[in-house]
Amino acid sequence: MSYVQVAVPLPLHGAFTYAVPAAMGDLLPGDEVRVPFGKRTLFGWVVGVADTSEVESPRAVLERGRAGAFTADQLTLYRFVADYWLAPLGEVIAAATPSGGSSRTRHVYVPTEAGILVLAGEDAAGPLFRAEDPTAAPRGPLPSADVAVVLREVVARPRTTRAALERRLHDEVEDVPRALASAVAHRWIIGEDEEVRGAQDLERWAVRVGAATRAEQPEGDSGGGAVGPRNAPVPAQEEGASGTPPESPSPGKARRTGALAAPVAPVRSLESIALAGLRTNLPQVREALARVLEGPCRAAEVDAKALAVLVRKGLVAIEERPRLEAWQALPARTTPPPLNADQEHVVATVNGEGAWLLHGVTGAGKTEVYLALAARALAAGRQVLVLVPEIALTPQLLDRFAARFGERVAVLHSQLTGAERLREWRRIREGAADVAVGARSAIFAPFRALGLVVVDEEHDDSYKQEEGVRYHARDLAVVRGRYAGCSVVLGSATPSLESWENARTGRYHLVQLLQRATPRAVPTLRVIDMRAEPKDPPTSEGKRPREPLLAAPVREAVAEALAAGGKAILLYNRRGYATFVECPGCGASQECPSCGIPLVYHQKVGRLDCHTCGFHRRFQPNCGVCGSEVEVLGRGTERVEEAVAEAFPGVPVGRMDADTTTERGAHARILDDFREGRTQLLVGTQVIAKGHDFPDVHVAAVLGVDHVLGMPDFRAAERTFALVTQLIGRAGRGTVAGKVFLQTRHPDHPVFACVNDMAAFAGQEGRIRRTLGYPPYTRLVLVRLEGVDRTAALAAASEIARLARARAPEFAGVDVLGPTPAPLPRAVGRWRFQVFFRGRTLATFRSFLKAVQPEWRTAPGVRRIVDVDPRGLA
DNA sequence: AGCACGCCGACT
DNA sequence: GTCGGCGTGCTC
Repeated sequence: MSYVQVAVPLPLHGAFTYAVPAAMGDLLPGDEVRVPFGKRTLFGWVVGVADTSEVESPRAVLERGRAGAFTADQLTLYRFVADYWLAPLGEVIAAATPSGGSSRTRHVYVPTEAGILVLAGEDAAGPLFRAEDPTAAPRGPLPSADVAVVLREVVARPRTTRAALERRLHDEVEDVPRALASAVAHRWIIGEDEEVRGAQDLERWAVRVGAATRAEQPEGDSGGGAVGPRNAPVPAQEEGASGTPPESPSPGKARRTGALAAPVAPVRSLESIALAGLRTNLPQVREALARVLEGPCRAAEVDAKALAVLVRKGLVAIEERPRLEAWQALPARTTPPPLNADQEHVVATVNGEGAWLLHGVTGAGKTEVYLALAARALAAGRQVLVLVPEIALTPQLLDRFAARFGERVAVLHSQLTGAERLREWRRIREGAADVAVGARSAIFAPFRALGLVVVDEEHDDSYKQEEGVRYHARDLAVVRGRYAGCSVVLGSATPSLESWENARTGRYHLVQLLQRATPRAVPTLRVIDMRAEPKDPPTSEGKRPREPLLAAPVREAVAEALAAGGKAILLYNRRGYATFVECPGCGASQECPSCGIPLVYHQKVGRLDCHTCGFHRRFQPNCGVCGSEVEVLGRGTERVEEAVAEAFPGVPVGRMDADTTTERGAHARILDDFREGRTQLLVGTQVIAKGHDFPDVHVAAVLGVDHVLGMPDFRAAERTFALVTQLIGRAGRGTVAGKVFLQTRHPDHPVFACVNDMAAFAGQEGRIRRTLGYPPYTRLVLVRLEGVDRTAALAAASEIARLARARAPEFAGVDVLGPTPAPLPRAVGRWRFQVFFRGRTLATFRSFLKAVQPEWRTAPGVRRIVDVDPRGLA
């Protein structure tokens, strides 16, 4: 008899033992299986195999699932994540495997007839929850208000998941899970497992009939041009040549619809087709034909009517092909430029196993170094993984890799659909792609023989997963590189203090690129004391004198830049128009009912929004309590945009923040407009400082640097340093020295004295961190307890702190801080308390955590979040 | 996370 | 006297 250890995607630590029926054959780690679990059946993953069982009478595996969902190497990585970030193994596997876990079912809720009837009675009875007229409603128990809301939502949108309900109803219903459970208990709704079918993810392509399409004719076979499978067995054929037309290419899984039955026409030129009697001179049709003759194109790219004509005439066929990103159609075209001496040195130094911190100033050519190292790894027959913070924000790096390595590049990021992600994953596993460029979760890409891992902008906080399994992709990259025995390169102009310290102590090797590849005049930095700036006079909307949004020197510099044909970047780290709304009559302020924080006024949409939970209500210009006209106070990017438009009339202004970038492609549009000069001023939040390189930026200003500096977080100075240093790297061009301004009320803050000097900043900030006992000199673990019931949440936090304090004396250098209310004491209707554990040496700290963790009990109604190496203190 | 088992208030 | 509330504990 053989047994398997199975990890299930539930918040349960450890794996469960099941017996393998003899008829099932061998199961191996990485195989997916269906197992009975309590009353349910679940998909899980085999993580171990044994001949004997510790468990008395294990239940049997029901069914095999997908074999080889992950390799033994990947499992090793998953185990590391589970162990280090204190997460259940099954949840790690679910998070690391594409399409949100390979248990291809999701739990959805559907209304029962009883549910629909009881709701109908509810509606008939009006808004009250007791029907006054006994004949009006079907008999039976009536739902409470919360249950009715949940029921109504499920009736309105059947097959909705628990997560979707929680997301949509948290404003309305205090305890969604409870209401849901109650509705289920009443059999008003039932839950069922729904098979999640991967979308087909095909798109329609127009292909000329009867000829090898040009894109499939290899051009020197350097990986060029290939749209779709490259092994189409179609010889290149001269136009208008032979009378024995080749088989139409039906590459791979492409299905042919449309002109399948059309006679295969000899290949003809556009002219000959016209001669042969396509009796149209409609320009759309000719244009469409010309387009298709150039090579296959997406059906959506040509006029639909014209295409239909061509299909009807049998000249063009429609094929469905797997959807590819546009860049994947790019040929590998760029040839490596010669590296300068510094770059050569780095490329020569980075070799073999280990981690290198590549500290390279903006414009020093880090990307060429990555490309050269990648080419070397590929030449050695190994694969390359490149992590970037967010692909939408830094398309340049992806473009450069795609241009150098063409279709060998896979892309992985969170905006992909499940099917897209699965496709890229498969290309990697099957070896069709041997370079992956991706965001955080790409660290789990199924490469078999990694030769290089690159983490670009390694200091970026988006590498830290902030929900579920809270891993850090940069730290995991170093681990994965060690397992693979390859080089890991962490690149940044402003390295994190953690990495800097690791380089100082020799855990990482430090390599530097401190000269720009193309020299540029050094930008000037001016710190402006806003306390000394003349105030704006009171206006109708702001009744008191206010600090100006733009200090006079900034305004002058921007005007000068515009006059010289240059551009300016204005950064303000607050969204919306006004950050709070207050009634001058009675003092009432508008707060989020779930979070208790001020609602932000968004003028464009006429709404008050909570930036924490998404609650919103319509903006009313008059106070709901006393009727006075409300005052909108504090400023955001919308207001900055307006002020800038007033100050520089006629100058086109772009704005980039979370509100203007919700649609796919919006990032690129706003950035392209600015790059190409259709806008000359760019206003935005921190996103505008990330990784973009624009020509002719003469002026860059942080209008409210104190918003970054004043965050309740020990890393506030580090974030400010990184932000300002990155901005300095982007200002100026050629001989025109850029001007950088910081508007602050704390001009003497020490961070401003060492901006652009990493070593100086690291020395100064390091001393502060060491004194205060903060990372990188200590390790932190944050445990946060959240509950609708404030007392219960606090009690749970106190209990965890008590248990930990009882054990802490056994472990040297470990202490326990808290409980304290979280910096955001209430969010999404839940009160939040937290406890910090701090350790001075990793090994002792780990054993302390292993000792206390099993003692934690889950209190009802209280959610526990464990965050190892938290990025923020919230 | 589910789901069952197990003790206290308002209804047939 | 039961139905049903939710507190506690287990799932191989």
